[in-house]
Amino acid sequence: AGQELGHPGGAAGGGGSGGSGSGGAGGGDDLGANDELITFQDEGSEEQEPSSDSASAQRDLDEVKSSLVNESENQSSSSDSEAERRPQPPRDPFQKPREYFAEVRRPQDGAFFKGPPYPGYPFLMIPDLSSPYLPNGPLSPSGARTYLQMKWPLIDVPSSTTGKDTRSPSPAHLVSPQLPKSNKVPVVQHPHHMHPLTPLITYSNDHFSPGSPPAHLSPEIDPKTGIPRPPHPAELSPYYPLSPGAVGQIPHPLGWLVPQQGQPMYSIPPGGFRHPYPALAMNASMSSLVSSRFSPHMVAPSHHGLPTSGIPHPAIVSPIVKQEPTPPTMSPSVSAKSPVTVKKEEEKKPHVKKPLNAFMLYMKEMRAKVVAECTLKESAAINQILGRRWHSLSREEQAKYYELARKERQLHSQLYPTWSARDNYGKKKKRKREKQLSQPPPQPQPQVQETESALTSRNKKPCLHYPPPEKPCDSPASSHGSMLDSPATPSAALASPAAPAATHSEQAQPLSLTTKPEARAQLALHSAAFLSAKAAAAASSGPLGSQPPLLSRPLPLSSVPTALLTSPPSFQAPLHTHQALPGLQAQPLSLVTKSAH
DNA sequence: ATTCCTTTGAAGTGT
DNA sequence: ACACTTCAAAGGAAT
Repeated sequence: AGQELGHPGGAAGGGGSGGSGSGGAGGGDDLGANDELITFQDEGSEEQEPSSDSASAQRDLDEVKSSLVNESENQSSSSDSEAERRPQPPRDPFQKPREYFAEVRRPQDGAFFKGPPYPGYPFLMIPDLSSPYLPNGPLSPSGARTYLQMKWPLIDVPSSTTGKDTRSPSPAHLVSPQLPKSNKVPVVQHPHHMHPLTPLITYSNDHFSPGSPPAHLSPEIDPKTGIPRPPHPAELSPYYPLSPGAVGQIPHPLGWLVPQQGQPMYSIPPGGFRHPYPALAMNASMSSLVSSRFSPHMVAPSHHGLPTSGIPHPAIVSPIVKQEPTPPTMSPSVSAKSPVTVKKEEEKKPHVKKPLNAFMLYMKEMRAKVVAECTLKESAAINQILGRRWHSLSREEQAKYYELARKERQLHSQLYPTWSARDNYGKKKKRKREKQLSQPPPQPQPQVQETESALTSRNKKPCLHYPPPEKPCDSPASSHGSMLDSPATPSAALASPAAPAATHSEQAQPLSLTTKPEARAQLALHSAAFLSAKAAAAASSGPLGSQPPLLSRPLPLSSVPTALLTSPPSFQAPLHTHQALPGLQAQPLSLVTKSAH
């Protein structure tokens, strides 16, 4: 049952590790079959998949145990090897196992961005069937949620180096031979053939005809030639779907997440599919992405920048639907546009939501799991757990989400070139004000604050209460030392080739950890240890900083030597290294506040 | 029926 | 440049 929690393939490869056994296994069904695979390596003990009952049971036990165990203990216990490593200065303490691979891969790094660093990337679980962005999108809380292990076949195209990446989730056939390595994403070539993932990806929308192949998939799109499109923004990563050749075929990154209900994600209403974004000359893929996530009923107004076609971006929410009432005419901004559209726009300007950030994506993906594992239902509590888990994720793991988020932003920006976060300002009620005001801003004593925060606000359950339950959930693994999530780093590094930050990122990252008041309270105990650990980390990282960011980034499995993949033991060893930092569990990490920066 | 709560990150605003 | 705000998701709880 446990399957290879730790298995490299499973985690890193997302099972896709194709090359290796697991990958192969998963390969067949990789599409969704194994939930277990979804689990992150690091989390190993931490998250065992809920999927299997027996497994879950054990997991629970483990979790309980772990919960019982002190974090400190965890540190030591969990990571024997890592403990040893810890001392090793040379490497970034935070460096995770994967990083280990990173070194390996380093040589090739040129491909760094190209290769899909995260083969498993999309193990996204798609909780809700409907488009994520849709407010309506009912996500069936309970059972409905299934986690799909998505692979990132499209994106994955290994860059040159990686043929091995092979874990390639994507079946060979899927990949277009023609697309050698270019960043191009392998795409499904036959319209008729559903992408293997397709079924899984199915769209929840009833509106869409299930079977119909995506228009964009149509042959017309020549992988090589592709539909003439304007060059994608420089910022787009090479593997971004938009890439000329492959573009059309690549689904939105998040699109993969699309729900499982039976309908193919690509299916698009016959008429519905146009290139919504003329300006962008959106390629089929793009549109498909977009379409996939939207509920048919949503109509995008034609603005410039806004999708004219009927295919709404998930981000678009009709005001009506949306909770926040938006005055229909509210936006004077609407400039002259097509007459018809103008009216509609004015009447109801679509609410374009902000693209989800990495953490949000993570939350969406993991929430169900956490909920399943824990008895807690309150989102606030769940979110706390998720926040902790987030910190406990290895960089690579986080990197997946950062990259996803980055892509999401890119897509969003393309879809809504004119959209600005500012557009949504004021649409929600401002509430924090009071709270913030009430709370002394920066750094009140942690403990005090905790009390304060916990007690104040509405008597809401003090977070403190949550922890207990949560422990089971988060527990153990948390220790992966990955805590250093610095968003910046991964994202920056990954995201933009240009990403400057790479160097500083590492250092910064560790510091970057943010804490919330409550968290602080909880963490207070650990603070000392944490700080020390952190310091150590910083120290270690600093020197090493030389290679840092990139290395720190998630490694494409491809880069990883097959041997490692195949041999769990060896692979795992590195993994354990994560934990190297003893006090660094998620909580401890959280101790650091932004202000710290 | 709304708003709060909670999380992190991105992006906006203000100084 | 930096600090601070707002919003994104989610859903129970409080109002």
